[in-house]
Amino acid sequence: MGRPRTPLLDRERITTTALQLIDEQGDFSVPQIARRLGAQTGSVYHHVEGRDGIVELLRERVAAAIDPGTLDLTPWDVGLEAWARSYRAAFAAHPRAIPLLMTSPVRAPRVLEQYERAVGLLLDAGFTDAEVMPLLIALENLVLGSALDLAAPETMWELTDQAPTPRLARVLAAVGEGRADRAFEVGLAAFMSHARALRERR
Amino acid sequence: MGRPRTPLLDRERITTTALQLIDEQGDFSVPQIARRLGAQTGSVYHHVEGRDGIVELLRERVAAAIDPGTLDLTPWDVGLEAWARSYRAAFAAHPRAIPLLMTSPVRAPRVLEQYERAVGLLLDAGFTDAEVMPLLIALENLVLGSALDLAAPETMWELTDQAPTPRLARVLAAVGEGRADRAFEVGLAAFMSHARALRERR
DNA sequence: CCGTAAACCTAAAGGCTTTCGGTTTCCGCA
DNA sequence: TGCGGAAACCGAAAGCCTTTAGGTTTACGG
Repeated sequence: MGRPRTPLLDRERITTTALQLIDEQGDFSVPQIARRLGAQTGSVYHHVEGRDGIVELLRERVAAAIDPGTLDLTPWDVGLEAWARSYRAAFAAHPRAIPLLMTSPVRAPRVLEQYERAVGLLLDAGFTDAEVMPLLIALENLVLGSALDLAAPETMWELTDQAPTPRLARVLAAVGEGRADRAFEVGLAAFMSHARALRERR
Repeated sequence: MGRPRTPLLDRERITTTALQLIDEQGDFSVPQIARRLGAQTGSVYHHVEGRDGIVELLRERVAAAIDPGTLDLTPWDVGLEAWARSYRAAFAAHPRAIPLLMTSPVRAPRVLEQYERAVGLLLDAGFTDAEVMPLLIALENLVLGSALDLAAPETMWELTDQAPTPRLARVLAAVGEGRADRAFEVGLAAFMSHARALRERR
């Protein structure tokens, strides 16, 4: 015992292990991480600000997959739409982590910078100061809401025989696989055309 | 000890107490509920299917506030929009419960019936079988996504000095209070006009 | 070469979820 | 009216979790 010759733990490995655990079993705990890395539970706390600190690291890790380059695309609506897709894809890569990350939005400097650029995109496109934030938050709601849907099992819409729902069953059969993706496309199309219309109007 | 002359616990009181605790402190635990009701922890398990069972009761309790009468309004788009507002208001009444309830959508028979009627609304309005479900899920995403926003503190957008975000700060100041409500209105308006356009097109 | 800081361990407190057997009360049925 | 089973609660305990605190060994800069 004592300090090992080669370190067992660091923030990077802790984050990776937590994400592995979440992908496998939908949740993680500090003792589980410690066991996988061959250390004792308490040692993890030397590298991380408690369990919540690990969740914050996960938020940053997942959000790092959002491609900032999308915001450089022109015209503005192409860039914004691509950014929204990339945003959602980052969360979709780890569906079981979504409930953990959803509780509070990502506010890491890295992500904040992207919001700054998204704001610039909309301002340069001609939207007013008062319009930009509601638009961006609405887009965020859309992305996060549909990401939440990804975390729900497909069987969630399994209909019990308690309540007769013939028409619901019919349209469910009609939509087939990829419900979540199709719903996101609908929501995104709605948002984009609304935003374009709003801009035309001035 | 033994069975008390007047019952201390029942599902109703357990649910109410859990919701009180959540409104006060953002979370609940079984021992806390037991203490408030003057019983022992273990006794709660005679009335409820574990902690998850209590969460499910909370889901039903909150969802019960969704007004099914909105779906009777005509024309179809007025009814659908009113339903979405009522849906969101039900969650907004207990913002701190939202992270707990979000994990999986409400699928109680009571709510399933409303979805059945919403499906009927859209079918009668002329939408095709394949269109209805993506529309409804997109609307659900919108409602839940913006409900999630309600759970986040206003200070969440507090800008650190680490990253310079001048334009973000400007549009944030421009939007003032009620960000979340305004964003929901934007998203809902976008959805409704997209749905109307989709219907006109046929 | 030495002292300080870093990395880990051991231990423990205190909370939570859940289960199980025991005790008292209630209620339907004979 | 009497009684037996079901209902409602208690007490206790197992096993998990988060977090803190102090002790031990290794690394590294001056």
